[in-house]
Amino acid sequence: MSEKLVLIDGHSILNRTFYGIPELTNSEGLHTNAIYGFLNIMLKLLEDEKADYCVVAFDVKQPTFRHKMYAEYKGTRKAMPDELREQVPVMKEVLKSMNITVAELPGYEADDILGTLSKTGEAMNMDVAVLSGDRDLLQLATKKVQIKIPKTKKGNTEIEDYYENDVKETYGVTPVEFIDVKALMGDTADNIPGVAGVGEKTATKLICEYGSIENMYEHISEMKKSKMKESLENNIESAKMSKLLATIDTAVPLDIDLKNAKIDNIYNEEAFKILKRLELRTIMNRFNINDLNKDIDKTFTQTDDCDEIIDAIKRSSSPVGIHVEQVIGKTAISVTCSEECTKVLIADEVQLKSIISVILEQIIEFSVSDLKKMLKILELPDISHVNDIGILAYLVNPLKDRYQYDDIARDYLDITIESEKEIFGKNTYDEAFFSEPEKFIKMMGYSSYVAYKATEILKNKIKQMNMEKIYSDIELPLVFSLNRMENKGIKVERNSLNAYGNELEAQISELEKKIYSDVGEQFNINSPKQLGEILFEKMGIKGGKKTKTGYSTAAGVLEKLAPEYPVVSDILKYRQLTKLNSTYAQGLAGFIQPDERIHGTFNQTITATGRISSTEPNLQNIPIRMEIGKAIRKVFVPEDGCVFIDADYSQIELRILAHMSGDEKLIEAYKEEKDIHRATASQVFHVALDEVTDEQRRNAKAVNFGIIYGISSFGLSQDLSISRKEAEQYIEDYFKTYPKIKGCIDDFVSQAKEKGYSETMFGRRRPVPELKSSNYMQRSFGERIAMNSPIQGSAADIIKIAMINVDRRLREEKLKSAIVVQVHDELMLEVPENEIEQAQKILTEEMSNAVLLKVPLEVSAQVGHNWLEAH
DNA sequence: TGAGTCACG
DNA sequence: ACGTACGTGACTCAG
Repeated sequence: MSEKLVLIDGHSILNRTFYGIPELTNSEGLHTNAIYGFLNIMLKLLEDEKADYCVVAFDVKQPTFRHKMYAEYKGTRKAMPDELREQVPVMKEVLKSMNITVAELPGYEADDILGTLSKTGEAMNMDVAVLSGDRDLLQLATKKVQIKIPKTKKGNTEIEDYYENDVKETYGVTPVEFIDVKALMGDTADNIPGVAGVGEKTATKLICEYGSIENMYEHISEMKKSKMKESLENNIESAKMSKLLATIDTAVPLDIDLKNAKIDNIYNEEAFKILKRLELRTIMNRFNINDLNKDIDKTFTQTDDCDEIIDAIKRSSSPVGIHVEQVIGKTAISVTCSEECTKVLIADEVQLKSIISVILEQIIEFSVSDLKKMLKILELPDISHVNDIGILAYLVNPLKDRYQYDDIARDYLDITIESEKEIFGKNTYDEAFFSEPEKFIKMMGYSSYVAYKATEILKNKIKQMNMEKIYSDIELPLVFSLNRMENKGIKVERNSLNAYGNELEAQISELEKKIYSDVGEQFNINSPKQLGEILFEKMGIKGGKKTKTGYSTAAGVLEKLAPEYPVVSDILKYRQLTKLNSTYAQGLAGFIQPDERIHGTFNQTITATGRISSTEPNLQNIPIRMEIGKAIRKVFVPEDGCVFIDADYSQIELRILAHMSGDEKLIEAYKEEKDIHRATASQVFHVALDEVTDEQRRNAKAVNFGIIYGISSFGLSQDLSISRKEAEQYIEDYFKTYPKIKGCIDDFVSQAKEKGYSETMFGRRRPVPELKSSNYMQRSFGERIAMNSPIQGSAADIIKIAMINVDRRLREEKLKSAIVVQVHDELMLEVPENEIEQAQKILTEEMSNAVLLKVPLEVSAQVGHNWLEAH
């Protein structure tokens, strides 16, 4: 059987996938959609074709030899968008890493290279497949050379295959004749002039009859007189030149030996590393992870000798890497003290304690990959000689979605190691430990090794970035505070919650019946697809399409329809109730622990701006705005004999803007403790404070919010249901009133453009790669991010400082009161009744004084017997 | 798994 | 001529 050669037109396929696949970037903002699509097509093709050899050809950016012959050559191809351009070198890098031959030669088009190689391959008796989106390649088809053209049909990529006879069948001409057809009809994209007035139909007819342009001209005198004949006669030169241009050069002087293009070890270490950086997970799945890991071929030794570890720790000259896990009811600990020395111990209580006490008593600096997780396994006092490499890496770049040891190894050590998931699959630690203990040891070892190895690199980066204070004074102490908050948890009345759920369910089933009978049909109201069909097709409501998949049934759309169609209000009500039931009534119930409390997780390395986030469950989005939803808050209660004290900042973000901009009017308004939205309205609309109408105040409030979000006239007009013109006017008036605010947010944007990142008052950074995009939408988005991030981020910094200080003082003053939740600008304490006064004082003092701004930080605190009352 | 929707700041 | 307010997480449906 013949060997198989696959030839790929690099630019053509990249181009197709770039436009065919929605935008995709890695967390650094590098676009990856074309690469992703290319690799999918290529890898699938190589498998399907059982390819033995593969070459990918690229054009080199300059007029090619063929085109130079035509004197008037001008580039009429559209310039490649930046988002695609940046992918080309990366694509080549990926291919090279996969040992796939990349062919390019100055002066020649990819077509010519492919043509030459297809002839060479054929001459070597190979079966050849040429993949390209460009139909010009059809001229290369023979009995052994198949041209493959991907087509997108209903979102799926199908490939059309053409051998010589398929070309004849489809186009009515042979591949060789196809050149002449193209030459006659011309192609503006390829700068082939052709013959005026001759299109595809005529060209095909002529070539069918005469076989070639040359033969046609020999017999031109026999043609009947016509416009076409005249045109042919007038364009002899053009026709001949066109043929030269349209003919793919199959004799390019390539110094490629096809034998060297043998496919070998595509799925290797190097390629995997690059794909990891590109964050192309689905492609990475094609790799067999066990074949990789040549980078870090370490064997970690398991030991029973705890003294051996302690000795190594004492002797270590740099921060020790440590990792602990709970397994089979014991605590496994891995310690890395030097490049060569990583030891794993399945410790008993005595051993664990003796290791930890050495570290604590001798204040030995150490590093872990997830300190809060470690604190769940073994208690530590609040110390500062510990490092958390996850948090360090988050501060360096908060846009990543994970900061596990393998991610940090890839990003900062430039080594590829298996992730926890790749090592264990779906197995739990216990399962893995019994069946394959060596895997467990490996994971432990990697983790402490990376912590050891990455600490210095990351701390140096943080130092260079001037973020040492954020790290050591905010993020690191916060880990301990968050951990206490999680451990404390918040009490939930299970019975009340169930009663609430039952009440909701009763209302839901009633509404459901009503909706079905009104509509005259049973359907799934929760399915936007079905609901859209019922409303906009069956009932014929006008409201048009909005989403890719069908009709939009978002609340905003339905609310407009509700006055006219009563069913729609019922549907909205139904939505609200089912949301409350599934997410809150049922959802929260599943998180109540035997101690009657919910212990959620507060994540410190998730958000781009520096806020913390809350999961399992999310305690930061418990309803408050709508009346029915509020009731949920009543089931969050303090322990018997305790109360809640809840405090929140009033308009912290706008106050931060007042501070950062230094705008005198806004600062003055806050100093005088004015109703800020009223004051704004008074200034913007030039009316006395007490003459501001409700509408004016509402508008001013919307503008104030808009400023914080990164104002746009469109956004504001949507929010206020006014025209864009009017919104523009509001914004203009606003900036006239507060010129320094305008200056400040303009500055935020220009600084971010210059530096590539936004910065908070405390120096926390957020990269804004969107600002570099050539896409208007993307760039505008980047600008709004640049306006919002310093404000939202500074607010996040401030409440973090407040949390640490509140928490510290509560403990210093030996109170039993403790923080139970944080909701961005709100802190709630559970407080024994005899501590109310003192705790309230601490809470408001520490929140107000977390930082000294040019405006006061107003804090309002309330006492209550449930969360609703306290808020 | 992604899209749509909706809860919060 | 484009089409959006900033930041999150959970649930549901449908492929």
